[in-house]
Amino acid sequence: MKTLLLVDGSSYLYRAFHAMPDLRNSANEPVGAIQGVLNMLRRLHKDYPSDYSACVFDAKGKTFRDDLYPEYKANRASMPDDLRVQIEPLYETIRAMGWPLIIEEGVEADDVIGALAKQAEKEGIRTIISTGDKDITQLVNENITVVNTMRDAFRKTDDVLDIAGVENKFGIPPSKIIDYLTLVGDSVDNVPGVEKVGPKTAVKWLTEYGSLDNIIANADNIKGVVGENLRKALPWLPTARELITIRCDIGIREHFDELIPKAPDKPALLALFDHFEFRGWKRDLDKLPDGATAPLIENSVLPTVEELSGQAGGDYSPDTRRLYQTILSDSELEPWLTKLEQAALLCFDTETTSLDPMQAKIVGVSFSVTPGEAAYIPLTHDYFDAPPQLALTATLAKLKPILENPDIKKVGQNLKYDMHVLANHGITLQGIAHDTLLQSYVFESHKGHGMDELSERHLGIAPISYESVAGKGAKQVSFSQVTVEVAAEYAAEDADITLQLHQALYPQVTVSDKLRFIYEQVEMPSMQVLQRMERNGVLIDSHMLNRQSNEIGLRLMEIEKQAYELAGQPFNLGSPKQLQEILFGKLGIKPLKKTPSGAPSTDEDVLHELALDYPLPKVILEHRSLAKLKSTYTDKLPKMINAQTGRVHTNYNQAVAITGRLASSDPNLQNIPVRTAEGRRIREAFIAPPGSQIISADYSQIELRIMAHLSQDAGMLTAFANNEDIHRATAAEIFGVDKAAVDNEQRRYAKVINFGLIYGMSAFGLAQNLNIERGAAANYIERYFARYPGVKAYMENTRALAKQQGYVETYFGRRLWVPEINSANVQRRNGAERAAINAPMQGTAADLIKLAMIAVDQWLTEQKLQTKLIMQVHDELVLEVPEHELALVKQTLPVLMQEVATLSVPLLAEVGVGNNWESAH
DNA sequence: TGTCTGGCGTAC
DNA sequence: GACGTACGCCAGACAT
Repeated sequence: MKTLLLVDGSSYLYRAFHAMPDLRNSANEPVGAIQGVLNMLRRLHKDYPSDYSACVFDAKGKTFRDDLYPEYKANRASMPDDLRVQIEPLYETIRAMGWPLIIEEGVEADDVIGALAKQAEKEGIRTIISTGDKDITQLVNENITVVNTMRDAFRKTDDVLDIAGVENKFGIPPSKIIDYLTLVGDSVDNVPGVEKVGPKTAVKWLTEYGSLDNIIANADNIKGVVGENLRKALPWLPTARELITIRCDIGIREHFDELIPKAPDKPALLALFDHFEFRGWKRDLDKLPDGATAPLIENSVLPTVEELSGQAGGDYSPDTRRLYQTILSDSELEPWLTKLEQAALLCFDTETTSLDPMQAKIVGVSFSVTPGEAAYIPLTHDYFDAPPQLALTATLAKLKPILENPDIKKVGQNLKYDMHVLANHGITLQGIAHDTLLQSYVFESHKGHGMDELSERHLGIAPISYESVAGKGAKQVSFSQVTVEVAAEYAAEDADITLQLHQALYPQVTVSDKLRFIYEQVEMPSMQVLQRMERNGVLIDSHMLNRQSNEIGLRLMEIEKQAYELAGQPFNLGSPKQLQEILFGKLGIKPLKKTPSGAPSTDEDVLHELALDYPLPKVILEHRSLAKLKSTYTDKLPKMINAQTGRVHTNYNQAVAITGRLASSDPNLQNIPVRTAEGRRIREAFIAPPGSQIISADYSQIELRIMAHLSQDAGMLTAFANNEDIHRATAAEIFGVDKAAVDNEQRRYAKVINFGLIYGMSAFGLAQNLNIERGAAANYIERYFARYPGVKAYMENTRALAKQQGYVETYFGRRLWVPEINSANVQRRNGAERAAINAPMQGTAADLIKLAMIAVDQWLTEQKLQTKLIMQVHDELVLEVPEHELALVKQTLPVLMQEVATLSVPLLAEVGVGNNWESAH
């Protein structure tokens, strides 16, 4: 039986555009989507050899569905320019590859695919349809199969939707898919279904009543809100069904002989690849003899790292072999130990009992030293009939010399976590060379960095998800409960994929010296400092916090009583919704502003304003601030103390903030209150052990100093060079008075303006913040820019640069992408402009303090000091210092911080010492 | 009972 | 709509 392969090009085009990095050639033309689609076609060609094939795209313009329903796809944003310009070149390339290309006016790609598949069936041809769109499963039958290509690189059985596959996935046979989709609706295409009916309800009904027609006939018998919703939807459902049904009856010109793939047009392809700068593919092409009729793509040879580093990036060809071994005996382990000892680069991954890095114990370890090949060593799987496994202690003892050998270089994904896990077993990981999480973060900080996501984006491979092996939420089990067979496939793949990600990503980081610096000199060393900081932990006086919790609890009860009296009824003070009803309903107060969703706001600003005229808002404000302190801090922090160490170990996430900042979580130690006296009491519970003190050092005005440096504004530079009070200096400038004559109010204004500018604040925002007229605010900004023209020019330049190249840079060259800078949506674009202005300052500050942390950590190690770094709060480092080292650290720490880089303005670090964090300020 | 979202508030 | 970057709490809606 002959085979026809049909590809829904449009579906993959969108997917590729959003999934691929924003790749551009030297002419700055976007080529990422082109590469993504071609990559997919290459793989399809290889995985599904076929006699006939076609790549089908939606035509421009309206289809019969738009006539049927004007709202069809109305929610869809117009096509981004960056995507639109890739379409014609993509068509051209597909034709040059010899693929038949079909674009039919007035219908959608789905309809063309449906018609061709049905026609093929009549002629005794089997059809495979490749698409990311679930609607098309309605076509599935004995001769028509759907495959989802993003996931099929290895596990064809998983994602091949034949009749059984569809039943498996949706819970109903393909013949009922149309009915199913009609009920559920399709939010992507803006086709509503029945409100509140999701997959579960739809399957239930279809199983019970057999068909949509029968459900409609029985609509009166269905109870509850969903039944009501169904009856409301009755007039609509026929239209929905028509929209969802793929039209297989349209006339298609193509004859099957025209769908036999032709030989690639080598010169045309060469020219195109040359233009796109797909160097890897160009090389593949060079290997083809002229006029070759061989399929374009064979298994390509894995490029060396040297080859890769010369490429524009992104066209690493993944190795899709899966030579995975499960190691259950010493005789299987020994050869691998030898392999690991001799490896140029060893990739490993740990599977553990917990997400908490300080608690996690090893369940198994996986290794890979060659792409496509990996081993999993299960160690402590403990479900009831688990196979006998190698002994944990003895095996780790054999691995320890390898993992602690600084000459055996290691790569992993988020090695900071694995370092903790190994440390939990007494192993100090050394030879840390690479981390794919950090590579991705340096390359594209604004995108996701999860391994699965990276694999799809850079390798075109969808790995087995953690969720699919261990479940999620309440159903999640410890990894030790996962069967060894399943765990081995998952874990070995992780090590394999991570190694391949390194091969795909590292060359992209090192094409630029600046990015290489950020990766090698900032992020990789920071990771290890952060690991030590997390492990050091912070000592918390839990008794003190418990006492505070009790106190606050009592006061909250009093406040609640007052509030109930003022409201005339009890209500939940913690519920903005109930509060809205009381204030703006029952008490008849006029709302001042709305939340983004349109509800009347009860935020702090509003309540302050209302407190001038009414008693209740003031009570609510006090309740809010106390409830916040209690729930988030005084109740929570004592619970986060690690039972073994007696200390709190935060997690510093190094790859989430798009500007390069760190983010602290579990618990977040970077938002401990400081502004109010009440809040600062919490910092008194951050203590040093007996014989030690807390030292805190923070950079003074770091972002404004960076603004002075980046803008080279003469006035700013002078002010900092003379070590002036910058807000006072600014006030003197904009109010036209002598510095000595600046009053507190003027200085406060200047401070708000200085900070506002860093964040790209508008006159509106400034007016709101200072509670002044908008005109007055605009006036201040105008005067500011007149006095600091360099700052003005810098901001304009930054905006322009962001628009032109899609990213801005920090002083050290960290790349900060602002993808929405050219968005058609005004709000998004404005937001991106503000982000672009802020990013170099916030990001440079982040770079500086990371370098400072590395310098401090190195100094402490070299001097063999017992002083420990324990916290970083963006512009502040907190250390725990034994008393005999106090004088030395107090003197050296600020110097290390100040001399970490030489800008046009001096950096200033201010130090404080105390028994606790509060008194160290 | 679990999961997700909106509203809000803490830090720098 | 209007000030950038984060994390996280609670309530409420909805699905299981």
